[in-house]
Amino acid sequence: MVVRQPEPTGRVTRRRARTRANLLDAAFAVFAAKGFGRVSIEEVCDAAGYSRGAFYSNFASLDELFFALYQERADLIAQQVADALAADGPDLAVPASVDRVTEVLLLDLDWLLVKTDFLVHAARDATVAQTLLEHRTRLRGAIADRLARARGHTPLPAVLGDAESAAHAVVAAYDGVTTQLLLDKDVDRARGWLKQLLTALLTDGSTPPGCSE
Amino acid sequence: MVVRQPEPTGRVTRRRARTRANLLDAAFAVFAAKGFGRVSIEEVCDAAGYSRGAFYSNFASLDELFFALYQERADLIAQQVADALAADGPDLAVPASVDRVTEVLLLDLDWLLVKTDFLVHAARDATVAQTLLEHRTRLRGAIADRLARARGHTPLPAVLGDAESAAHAVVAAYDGVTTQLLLDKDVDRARGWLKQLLTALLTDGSTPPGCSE
DNA sequence: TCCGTTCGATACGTGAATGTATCCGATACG
DNA sequence: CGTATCGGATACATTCACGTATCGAACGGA
Repeated sequence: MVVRQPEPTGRVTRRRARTRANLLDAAFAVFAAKGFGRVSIEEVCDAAGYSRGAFYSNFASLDELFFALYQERADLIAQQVADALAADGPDLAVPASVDRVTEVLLLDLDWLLVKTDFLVHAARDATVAQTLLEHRTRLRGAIADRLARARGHTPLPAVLGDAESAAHAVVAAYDGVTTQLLLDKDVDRARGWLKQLLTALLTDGSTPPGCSE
Repeated sequence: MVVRQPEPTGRVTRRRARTRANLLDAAFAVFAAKGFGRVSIEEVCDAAGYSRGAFYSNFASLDELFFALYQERADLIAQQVADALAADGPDLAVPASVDRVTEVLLLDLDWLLVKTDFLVHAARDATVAQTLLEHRTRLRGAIADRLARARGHTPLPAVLGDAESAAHAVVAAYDGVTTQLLLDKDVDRARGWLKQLLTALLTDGSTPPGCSE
């Protein structure tokens, strides 16, 4: 009745890791195309070229796979962003960072689709929401650090308060632009809006945009 | 094979309208609680106190009901917002409007949940997306009008460009705050963020916040 | 009040997706 | 190279949701 749980001897592991990764990749594509709510376990297996047996051997449910998928990719992206932000020397101006991060973040429409699906999912499950919130906190931290470092060059507008609050605003701007992007699918326009928004938020109103490029 | 389509004589109409409305109301509650993707037709019927017969007599599919539901409520809210914006005389300052609209918009968490579900839905169906985009355009128009009218009192920061662009920014800010709200469920905090964001966006950086209240 | 229509309930058949139990081939290790 | 274990495929039973067809009751009009 209970599936035999293999003792964690870590014996064969290689094939297993491959198929697990394949399932996750296939699931990403299928989720992006049809939406989590409209995808069956079998569809994922077909897309990956496996049977349901392989699935149940690696995951207990679609929810579990979805969670793993999100966590994997979100970690990856958070790392990329943090790297991009930390990479520039401590004395690079804010607008340049804005450009760079904008490019990193808005590249993949598929990821945005899946991410939004996951948001909807998390909005109804406190545990999942917690994970997502932690991710966001981590990202916000990286942004706040970056803003604090640049404070000497480009002072933040007073309305936003400290760097932490400003980071909140940056994330909100990103999320807001994402929403529009999901509807019109115009990545270039979205990038433009985001850049404009961030410039408006982060530079003082008196500073003309693009002066420090 | 084909369900007999009643000629639009509009004969009995009264009972029908009631049950249709009841189904929509029940669906709203169920969708908010479980998410569109996890709801079956029967669940909606049970919640409304009808059998599936009633459902199929009024809608062809869950998608159709969802669409009708969204359109109904979105129209209502758009009207409310437009009214709230138009109600103040032409010479009221922007911050006051910000407060008012903020209160109207962020009240109902359930609506935000359903709305986000619908966004996800629309992101994968161009026809639905079109409808949603039109809604947003309408709302943005109302906001742009309001901003243009107030331009004399509170000039917009130059970075945002014209009133139309500023309206875009307002909508993005709203969407961004919404995302966070869906996760932490803290309406008051969200309202605070939104107010701060809008103030930062719409008033010049040199203008201290809250000065014209 | 009576009648024809319409609305919604019930019953039914169907297909799809699920989870489990079992089996066979692949794999790592001695 | 042999073997024990592991991973994935297959087959099965079951549950669930769907859509349709039919029936009875409520309703509106005369």
